Amino acid sequence: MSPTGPETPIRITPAFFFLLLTLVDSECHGYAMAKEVAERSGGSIDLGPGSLYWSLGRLADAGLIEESGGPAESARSRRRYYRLTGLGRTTLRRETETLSKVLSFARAKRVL
Amino acid sequence: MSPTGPETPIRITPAFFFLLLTLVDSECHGYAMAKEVAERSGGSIDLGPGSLYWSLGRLADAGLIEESGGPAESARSRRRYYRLTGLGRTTLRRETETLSKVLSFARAKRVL
DNA sequence: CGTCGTTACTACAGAAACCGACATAACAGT
DNA sequence: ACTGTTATGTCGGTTTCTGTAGTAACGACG
Repeated sequence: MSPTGPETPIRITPAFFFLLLTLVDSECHGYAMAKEVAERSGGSIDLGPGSLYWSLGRLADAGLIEESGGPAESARSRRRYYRLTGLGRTTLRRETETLSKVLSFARAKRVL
Repeated sequence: MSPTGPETPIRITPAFFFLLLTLVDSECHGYAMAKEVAERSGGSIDLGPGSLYWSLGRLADAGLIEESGGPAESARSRRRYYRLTGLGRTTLRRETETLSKVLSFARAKRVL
């Protein structure tokens, strides 16, 4: 039925990767994540609403993030907070290792 | 000042990135590139003919790679060799730098 | 209170990226 | 000549991603 396993159900693109990273040490809502991603990537990843919320939905579908109640500030706020799941954390760590390998390969080829 | 081409900017996907990477220190033909990409990415990027030649076409359109005569071994070979252009090299370097930023961001967050 | 500016999310149409299946062609071994 | 492997081309469809436009809550001001 379901091919259970450690394989990633989605391909981790830079955008996904950055989004996951913003959630490592604090839960956050979409808009703020997009801002941090843009800042952190030096503007090279600039997510519009379409990409942003589609990505979040996809990550949630894949079980890498989940909605959290958030700091319950004002009850009627439109904000939706997300946090990393265990799977998300594991995936992120594995992806980071892969990335690290790719990067050292690139360095070996003297790209930088 | 673009006498040599109205190169359309292109978004560097993982597949594109790996393809460019295979051309850094040696020109290569499509089929061999696909094999190296598959190996290099741990199988997560497995390009069939459709994706492969579409990608190469797209990279060539964008002026990041160009056809080269190749090792001119057998004249009748069907192989088509590609090499990086200056723009391609620059782009690859920039992408790698972004990747590097991502990684240091990850390290700062203590993912590893 | 009303309207303005900012924050924050939703919905959707369309483009870009990707893939599988099939077709073709050179070539090497038998 | 036949067969298998290498290598590329093309076509049709699906999935993935993006921009645009719109909605909704909120704070500040007069």
